[in-house]
Amino acid sequence: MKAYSNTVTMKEIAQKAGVSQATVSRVLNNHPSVSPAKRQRVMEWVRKLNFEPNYSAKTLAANSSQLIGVVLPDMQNPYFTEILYHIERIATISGYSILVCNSNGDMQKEKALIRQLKARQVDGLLIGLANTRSEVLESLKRDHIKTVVITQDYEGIDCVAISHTEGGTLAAAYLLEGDVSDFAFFGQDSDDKFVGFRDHLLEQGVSPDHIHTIGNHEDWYFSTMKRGYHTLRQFIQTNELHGRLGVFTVSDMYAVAMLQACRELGLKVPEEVSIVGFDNIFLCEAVDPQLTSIAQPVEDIARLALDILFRRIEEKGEPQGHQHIILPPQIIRRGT
Amino acid sequence: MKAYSNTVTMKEIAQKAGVSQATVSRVLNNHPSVSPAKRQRVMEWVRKLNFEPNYSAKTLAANSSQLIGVVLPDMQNPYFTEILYHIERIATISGYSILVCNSNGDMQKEKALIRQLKARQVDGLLIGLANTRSEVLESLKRDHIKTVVITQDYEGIDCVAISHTEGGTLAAAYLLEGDVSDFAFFGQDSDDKFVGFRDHLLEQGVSPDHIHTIGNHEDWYFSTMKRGYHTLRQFIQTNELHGRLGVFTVSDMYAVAMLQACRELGLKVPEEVSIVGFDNIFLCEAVDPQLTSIAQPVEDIARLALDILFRRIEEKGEPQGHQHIILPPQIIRRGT
DNA sequence: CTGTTAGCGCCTTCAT
DNA sequence: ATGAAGGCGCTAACAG
Repeated sequence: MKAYSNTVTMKEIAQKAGVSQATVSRVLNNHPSVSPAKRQRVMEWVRKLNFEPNYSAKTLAANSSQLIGVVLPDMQNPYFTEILYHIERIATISGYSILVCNSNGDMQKEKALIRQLKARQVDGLLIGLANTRSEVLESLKRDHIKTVVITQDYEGIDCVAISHTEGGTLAAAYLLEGDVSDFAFFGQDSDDKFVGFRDHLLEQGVSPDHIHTIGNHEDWYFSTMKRGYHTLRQFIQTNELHGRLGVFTVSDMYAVAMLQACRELGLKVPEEVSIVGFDNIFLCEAVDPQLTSIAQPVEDIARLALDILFRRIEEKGEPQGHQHIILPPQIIRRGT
Repeated sequence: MKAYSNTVTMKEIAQKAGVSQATVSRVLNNHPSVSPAKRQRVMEWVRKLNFEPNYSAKTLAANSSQLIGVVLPDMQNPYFTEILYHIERIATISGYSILVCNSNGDMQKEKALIRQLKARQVDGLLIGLANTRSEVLESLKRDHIKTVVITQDYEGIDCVAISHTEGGTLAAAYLLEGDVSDFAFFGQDSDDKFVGFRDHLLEQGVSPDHIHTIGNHEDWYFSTMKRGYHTLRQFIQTNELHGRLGVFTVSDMYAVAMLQACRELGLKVPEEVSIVGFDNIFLCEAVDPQLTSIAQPVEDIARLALDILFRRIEEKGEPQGHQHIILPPQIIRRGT
């Protein structure tokens, strides 16, 4: 059931060049111990026949695939596609290809994907975990898959992420500067962003009564911007506000939704409502007024995560200790 | 040099279950001719040992990888990541994984990626070609790689795309409705969008002097929004305009750049400048005023392209004829 | 229904 | 420096 295709193999090259297959292999893998003459002869035929080594065979024989699995929790959020852009770029430069999967924030799917990826013999995994404290981590360790988690900090596994708590603190401080009297966090209250946000406000003497949570759903994560409008309207209608409202959202996608909601509700931004997003995706600069946001250094995250992963891959045996790189977030002040 | 990992093989399962390896293979591939008893026994051990078949070996032996290569020309443009989202989703459902690459619009890179992907034994390729009439098509055919091109229509290869010419016509018609006197296309004048745009304007009696081209660079494609501002400013400063200006851009990314440029230049949209984008990415709804755009049915494109590709993969031998699916674009009227 | 056998294309000792 | 040979894990005839 062989597909029709001009599959040139090392064997053929070997015959044409009048050497053994082993020599061809050596040439292709830049082994030093090959005479220049033969090397030349082999390379000629490689070019002539347009030979390309079969990765499956290579993977099988060498037990290394030069493949990185990438699992993202939300491919509809530009934040993750921005990070994906960098991952692809860096991986390609380093001679790896990437298998991309979307877990859609579903933990079952996440686990299935990881097994799948393992079966595909990936050398390593880059994963943006969906839930905090995902049980996925267990299977990851059980299966001895070299993995770096991006986006979040977890015990017992290599991670590269920003401090979400600090991000929350930055947002709180920003809103406080702007003389905001009521504070709302759009997202889950279990989120570290909220912890940092709330704690800082509390520390600065804000009454707990003035700190609210909106859009606190299990599936808050996903980019249904429409929901922003309804959520905000409902919030405003049911809460007694004391002055300027400050909204901090888990993601820029929701911040933009808030912006639209304000427009529709006739609320002036930033005069009546101040908004701080998270991730600092390109969208922030495209809207009017431009969105203030907590920036994640996506390029650094991608680079550092891959650096660690590549090192793990080269390293033999079980990994020694874990790396936890927690980058500082940065607030980008714009018009909201 | 075997990496430390609990690699369970079919051989082990066979031993434990007291059957031959072939039987294990049959069970795993749902071959009908296996006694229920043995099947049961095998599956038990598969579960118990957490067995996962090795795809490299499978690929090598069966000459089928269940892998689709995806080559995108610009992973920074949301249009392509939106399409990627659907490709990933549909491919996964169908039991395929995707290898994602960014050609960055570079034809040399494009060719290299395709070779790479072929070496990786992909069953098929989905590719958004960078240049019109890319010589890439030649190597594609020479190498007998099953390929579907998205985004553009080419001779001699399966394609799924919208009619860019028609898109240009729609844009022209829209601007004409709005009593625009000067027309500018932001992009390359070799683009079919421009052809449709210009021809329709000409047909409707617009003087060629009133049809302009801006941002006509070889690398216009790439999302450097900054450039929009300078380009527009320069255009406005150097051209005598007769009334309302209508701008049609090759991509929404540039349309948004135009929007920003207008803001900075104090030009009112849509009163003084009317803008029509292309692709209808989510961004169009996020900006204010919301952007009028020519919509591409990304989900349909992804689905149809994969449908064709899967059919080609199942089909033996050389492909018979080519499918050219040209979908109609649609104008989404919004505030510009 | 089931086991045996022969590869798939490449890497890697082991001799020479 | 080079070739022969065994094996990576799985599939797919071929016998029975």
